[in-house]
Amino acid sequence: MVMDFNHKEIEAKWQQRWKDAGVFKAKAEADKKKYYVLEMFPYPSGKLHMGHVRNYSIGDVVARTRRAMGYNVLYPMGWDAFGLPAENAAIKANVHPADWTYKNIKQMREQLQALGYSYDWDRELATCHPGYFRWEQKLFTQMADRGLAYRKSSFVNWCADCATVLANEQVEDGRCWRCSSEVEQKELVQWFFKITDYTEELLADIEKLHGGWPEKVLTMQRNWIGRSEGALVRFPLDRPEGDTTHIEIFTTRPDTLWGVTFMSLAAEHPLALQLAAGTGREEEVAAFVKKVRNEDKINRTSDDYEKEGVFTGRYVTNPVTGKKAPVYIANFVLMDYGTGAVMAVPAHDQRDFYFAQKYGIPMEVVIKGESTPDDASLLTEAYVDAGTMVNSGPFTGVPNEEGKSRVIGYLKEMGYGDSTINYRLRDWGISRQRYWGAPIPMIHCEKCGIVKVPEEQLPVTLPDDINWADHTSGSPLAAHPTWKHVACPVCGEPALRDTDTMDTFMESSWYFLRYTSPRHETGIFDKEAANYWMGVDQYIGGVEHAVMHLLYARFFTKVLRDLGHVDLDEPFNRLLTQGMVTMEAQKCPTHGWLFPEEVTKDHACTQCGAPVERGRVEKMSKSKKNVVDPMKYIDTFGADTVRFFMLSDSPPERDLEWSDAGVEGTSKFINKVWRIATAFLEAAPECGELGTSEIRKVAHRAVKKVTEDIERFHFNTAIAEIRVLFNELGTVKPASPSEWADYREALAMGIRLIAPFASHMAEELWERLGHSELLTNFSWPIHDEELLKEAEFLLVVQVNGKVRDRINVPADAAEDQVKELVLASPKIQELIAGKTLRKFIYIPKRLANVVAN
RNA sequence: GCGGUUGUGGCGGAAUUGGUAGACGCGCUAGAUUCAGGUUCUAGUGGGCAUACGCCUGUGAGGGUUCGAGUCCCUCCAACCGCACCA
Repeated sequence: MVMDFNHKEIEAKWQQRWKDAGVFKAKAEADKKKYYVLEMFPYPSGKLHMGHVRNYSIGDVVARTRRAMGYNVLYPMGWDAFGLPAENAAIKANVHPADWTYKNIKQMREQLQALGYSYDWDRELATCHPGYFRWEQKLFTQMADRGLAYRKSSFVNWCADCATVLANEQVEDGRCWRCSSEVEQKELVQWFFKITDYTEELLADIEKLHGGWPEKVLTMQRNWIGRSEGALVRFPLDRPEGDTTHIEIFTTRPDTLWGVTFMSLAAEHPLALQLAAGTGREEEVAAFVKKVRNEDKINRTSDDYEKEGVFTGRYVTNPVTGKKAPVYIANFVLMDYGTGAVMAVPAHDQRDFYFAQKYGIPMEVVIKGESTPDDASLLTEAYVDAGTMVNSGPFTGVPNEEGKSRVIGYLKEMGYGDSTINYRLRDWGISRQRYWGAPIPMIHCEKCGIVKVPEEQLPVTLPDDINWADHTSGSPLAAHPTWKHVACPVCGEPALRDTDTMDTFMESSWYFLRYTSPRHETGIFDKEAANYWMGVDQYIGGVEHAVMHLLYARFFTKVLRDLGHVDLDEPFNRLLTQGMVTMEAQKCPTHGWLFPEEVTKDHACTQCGAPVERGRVEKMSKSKKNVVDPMKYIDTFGADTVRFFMLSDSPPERDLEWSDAGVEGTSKFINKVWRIATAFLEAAPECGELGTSEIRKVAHRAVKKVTEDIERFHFNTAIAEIRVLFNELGTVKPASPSEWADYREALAMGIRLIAPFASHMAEELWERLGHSELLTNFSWPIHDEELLKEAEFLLVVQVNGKVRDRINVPADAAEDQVKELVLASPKIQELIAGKTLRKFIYIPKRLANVVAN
């Protein structure tokens, strides 16, 4: 009797068997070609969502297929376990962040295991474990030794009530997300990583990633680094400020130097307050500077931010013209780009144009396009395009593009300035006034200064006894009564630990290397293992990490290389950014956004019966309630069905719309495969010698197509081909022992092809087909090209480019013979009757086009 | 504003190099099975015209190259994503 596929029993059975057999354990074997598949590891929120399921289902297909193709596969999983949610849970529910995190890890591990992914669980790691962050602390000290980690003062979002730094995304409308008090910009001394030492290499090596990474991500990285070539120009001050005699500016438009009519400084510029001293404008300038500095970044970068400024009462001299230009403080000038000072050319820069209009500053045209007026007062906007330099001393008449480099040469010669390259990329501030992170392994001693924690004292672990009820005293580590007090490792006198923890982006910047030797005890990771397994052959994750995580991981890889830990320039050879899982959001006029289960089949609200408004199809999110719980579907339909569906509807890099109908359809197909296979086993037909019946050809074609499609990540078309094969297996009626042998081969091939997608069912059917060895250990099927050769092929015949006929042609027919057959076709004869044959185009095995008029 | 991606049936999508547009699936229609619903099976399903063999038309819009264009080139439109006072 043919039974429906019992997913619960069969999935549990094979998960246990795989575990017992240890089939997914990775071992470095020099004689085998390695393949490292990695998904971006999750934050252990405690609950798997559909985005995870999609991400890992893609990776598992890659891992299983590569294993079957004979590669030595490393496919690990772990937890990005430090971070704010654990600390928030601690404050809210008075649970220790570690307890909360480990409980979540346990839950999520169980969920992942229920999905049957082929991870090597022996390599699992959690970044909050001292065995992990110990090496991160060691690395930090090594970076500090090399000057790659240093302290400097910078402006940060600061909440005075909570006494802590806030990330930009934790500032809402200029207020603290937690206590709603106003956020200030505060200057604070923090640890930084000198990522800017690697700017050029990070930029140049992007070229190595073409083809392997999505262009979009490479562009984002390039833009983030933001290289721009230009000039530094020194403008003499009207009178010196201490040792400062000049103000230095950065410009990409040295060709407009003759059109400078004023200068703008950032409010944070070191000279901003000093300049006004003694000019009678001190108060106005001080008030403006204070106002700008206290504005939060979100406000400052909003669209309608009004350009404002204040005159300092001081002047600089334009070195090339000798003209005086007033110095302003302007709110749109950024201290962290260039030198924080800008030469203003209102005729050729839109911002300067607005500013000059507002404050009645003169303008001067120095670049002329075809219809640029001579008189700047006739301009309605800045002219920013190419043109000819005018009123520019020795450069008048020079095309401005050529002028850029010639002016720089002139500046050098005269000693006014130099060429330079400026970057947008800033050093990476990593200090966090948080508890749930890796402590910065540094000690502040009054006598010895800043001293690193000696290696034998690592790891510096977190104290457990934190008073979570009191979160107003700021950093939990700073507030802890004893933890920070320690003897200076150099002089032995009382000293203080650094009470900041490291940015959690650090853990994800090297975890892929630790996976290669996750329990290594004598160093950050085993160099030999890292050299064997790295780089990651296929990395898979969300595009939201396109800049930060991937840039930091690339940076760390280069640092680790330079510290001698690994021989590697780039960590990820290939990157796939998978699309989001989306779903229609639904809203009730009175009850707001509704979960899918709060909506009836007729699109009415279950609470009030009102018709729901259909929202956009967008990323599943708790706020829009357009979410479904993967575990619910796994319980109902099984892991095979959910995973199969995740891959069957859309190519992986595109968004996938979740659909209950789609999952049900997939479930029907899984059951169909089960029925076809069990019906065959039930019938137990006599199988003779293999023949050449049609079903064999279909199967071998499927093997070819599925193999190619998986290789290019077109899982949806691979699945379509698998369906074609099983549709055929469901209809053919073998009539002889030879045909049954063909059928049996085709069925076995189908099971092997479906194994990466519906792994549990495939194993079960494989066993029932009489194999004692695990399907997981079998190699990938290979098609026989001979079988795909046909005696005849169907030739499409066009007349003047339009399809008019299809005729059968012997496979070995030469062009002349084909032409004869085509012209002999009654249909074609009729269509070209009375016309002259102009041309005969033949694309072998595909198409013939008769051109006649 | 700058940069990128994507536009193909009612819907998700296919078409690897310029060569039969719509594979595969969802949905829908009809029929078979079933007491009924579901399941399963069979057939059909871009639009228009035609009783029919067929014919015309069709890949966001418009132009071009070519024997032949979803695919290449030019112009435009729309949606989405990223960055954005970067001097």
